[in-house]
Amino acid sequence: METGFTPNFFMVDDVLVDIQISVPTAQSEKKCFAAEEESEERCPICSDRVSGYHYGLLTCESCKGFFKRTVQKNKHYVCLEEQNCSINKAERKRCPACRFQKCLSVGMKLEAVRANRMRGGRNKFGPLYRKDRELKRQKKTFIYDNFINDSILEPKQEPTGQYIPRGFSDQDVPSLYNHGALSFKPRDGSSFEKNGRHVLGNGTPCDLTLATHQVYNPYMILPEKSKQVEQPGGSLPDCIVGSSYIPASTGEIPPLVQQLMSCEMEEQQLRDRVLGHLQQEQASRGRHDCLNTFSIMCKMVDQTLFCLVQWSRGCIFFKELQVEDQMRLLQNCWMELLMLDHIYRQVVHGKESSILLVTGQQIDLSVISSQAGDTLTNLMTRAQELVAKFQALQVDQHEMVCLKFLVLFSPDVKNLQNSEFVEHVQEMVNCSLMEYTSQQQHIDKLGQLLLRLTDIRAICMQTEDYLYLKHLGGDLPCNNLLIEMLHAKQS
DNA sequence: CTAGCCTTGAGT
DNA sequence: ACTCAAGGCTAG
Ligand SMILES: [Zn+2]
Ligand SMILES: [Zn+2]
Repeated sequence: METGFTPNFFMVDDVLVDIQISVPTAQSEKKCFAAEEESEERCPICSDRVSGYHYGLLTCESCKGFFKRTVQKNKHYVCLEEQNCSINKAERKRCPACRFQKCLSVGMKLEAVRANRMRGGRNKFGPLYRKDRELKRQKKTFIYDNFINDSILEPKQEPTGQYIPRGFSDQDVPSLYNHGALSFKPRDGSSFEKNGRHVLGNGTPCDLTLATHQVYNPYMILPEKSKQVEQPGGSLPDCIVGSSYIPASTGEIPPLVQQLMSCEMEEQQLRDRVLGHLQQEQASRGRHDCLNTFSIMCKMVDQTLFCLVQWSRGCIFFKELQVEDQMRLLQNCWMELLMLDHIYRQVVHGKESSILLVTGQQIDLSVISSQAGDTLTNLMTRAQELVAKFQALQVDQHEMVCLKFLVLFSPDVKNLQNSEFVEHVQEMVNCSLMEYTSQQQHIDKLGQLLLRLTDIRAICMQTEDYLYLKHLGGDLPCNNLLIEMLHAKQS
């Protein structure tokens, strides 16, 4: 194989494609036709030539290496711009932060990077690669047939819209100016999200305030009593107040699952604690010193984290661990635990158009997407997609609790003093969950649930990076557990 | 740090 | 024995 000619050919071709509008000259037509035989698909991250399947999908060699280095060494990058840097062959070196975000967005699998660093062999993605190849072959012949049959191809949408495209339009930004509170436009083009006053602006009355008198507020509802949630299918009359839940299984509940369930904190208790703390803080602040929405949300997360730590300390098995191991495990999975709780809260909430906060407040999704920045909106959308999947699975609280324990007892965490015990607990929980789910009608509910865990992990990683960036920008309230946890992951 | 090339090794 | 995605190595 000639090594000197081919790369140069692609280089030249790239430049032509990038800079010039393709005018179908006889020469370029010839090239296209010739290229069709090679049928080289492009790297979804940087558009370089693919070198095979890497970590879940077809990518180029450089993005493969980049993803490996990043995950193996647990690197965290920070974008110096607006987290929307374009990634292509020429610019991919410029911003590793955006490059890694793109890697995750297009679906590169964190779990395909081996913790043991074992070389060679095959992993569990073998079948996925085979299926993907099959799919591409079918698609190709489909396109080919269409081309032969009617030689006029409508410029239709890609049917493979599984992933959210990275480049969001900035259509939502102008709507911020109509809010009245923002009378200026940042001339440096910096986004509101970066400034930390992104959601509602600094001068707006606190829409999330917990003061007794509610200021004008188009969307916020503060329910004193929890609302009954009606489910169209009538299958989930779950109540967010108490411990009432309808098990998805009709049979026996495995003893271990029952024990795990008994460790759970009442949603009511959690809400009262977080809400109480926020109200107390607001009261000490005075009437005219309102925090912006983003800061309130941060404090809400912070307080939920406190409760999470407290929950873990009372958890069976976990409380037997040494404090060092407890810390390492929690530092590893806190975001995933928060996300699991959040997702289950939405499953119970059962409304597609709004989310239910830990405080019992509801926020309309349209409000979020119109007032939050792209990154946050994107994360929220993906979380909602997960909610839908969990709903479709008819997940119940027993299963969610098991998932929390599976995430918490992760033997892959580095420097554990008692990793055997951790692994053992994880196996036991896994067995109990298997037993529990096997009593149900779903074909492979356990498999489906575990698949969602990897989705959650990916979202959480992006959320952590997002929050860390906000922290570096000075946009998070100081001196709290949230920041401590964010720091713990930077190694 | 990057990215091209090299070595491994389970699955087939 | 072959495949081909993992990890490793090392100029630039
Ligand atoms: Zn690439
Ligand atoms: Zn960037």
